[in-house]
Amino acid sequence: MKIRKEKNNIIIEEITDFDLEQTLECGQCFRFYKQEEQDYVIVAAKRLLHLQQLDKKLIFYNTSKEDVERIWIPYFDLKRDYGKIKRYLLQQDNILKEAIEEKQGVRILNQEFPEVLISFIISQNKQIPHIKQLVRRISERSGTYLGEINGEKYYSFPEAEELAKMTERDFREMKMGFRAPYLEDAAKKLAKGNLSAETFSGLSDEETMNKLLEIKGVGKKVANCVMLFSLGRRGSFPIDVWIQRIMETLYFEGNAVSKEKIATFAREHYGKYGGYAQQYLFCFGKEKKIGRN
DNA sequence: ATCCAGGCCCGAT
DNA sequence: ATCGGGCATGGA
Repeated sequence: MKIRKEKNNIIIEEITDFDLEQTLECGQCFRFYKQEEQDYVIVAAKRLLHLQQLDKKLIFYNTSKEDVERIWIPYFDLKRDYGKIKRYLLQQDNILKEAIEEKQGVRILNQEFPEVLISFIISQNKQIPHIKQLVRRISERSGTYLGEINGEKYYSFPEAEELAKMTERDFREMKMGFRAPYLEDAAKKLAKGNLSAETFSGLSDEETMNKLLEIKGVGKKVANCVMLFSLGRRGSFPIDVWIQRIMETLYFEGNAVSKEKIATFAREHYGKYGGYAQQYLFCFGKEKKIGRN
């Protein structure tokens, strides 16, 4: 992985196991805006990024080497050896082979805890384009203006203090529907300062899960997403209707299996790499519409 | 139109 | 412990 500066842009070359589109478009993140093929605007970490991938080359437009090294390389998880992860998973079973080959460039982003928590509370009973719209609405309402790219204005995801000013009523006005009281509860807890990423350092996965479940509107699925996408708990295996159907099809001969049983199976089968397995399966299975009809 | 969406809450077994 | 109805909103 070589980093160099060219005019106002930073370029990383010889990237492996990474595909920008696959990584962004697989439902782990909601603040990306496609400009062209493999060319995206991304809002994260209170920053605006214009990023393009050309084969094994990443072009970070109008940013500094320092930001790329301190913010974006960790965000895109570029220092992690995904070759090792894939070899481990394929050693476990061959059923993952096609998914991993097809979605070889998926990486798990390291996103900020408050944004992931709020976003996945919103995500229940909604489709991804609509989730994106609602997260953007919250950002435009009380985030910070970050700049304009190709004529579009972008706003950061709000700080906890800003979120805490919003009431159930405000969330309803923003068309969050029945999630409004859940969002108010989460926002209040975030702002009180007893709920942040640091809250969970030192806690086991089980303790972390139980603490997250105390938040209204957070069940196991949302909690697992928060753990996987913002707390670095890479063994977490979120089970939604998609992954349930995919697992039933690939591992249980198409028979109905409860989410509980799938969770146990995943834990025993994939262990600490469950999260990666889930992402490969989810991205692949959703695109192939595995198990639908 | 009706149906349903990366679920969760709540009340009934 | 497990099951099913209801839930706001908007797109197919």
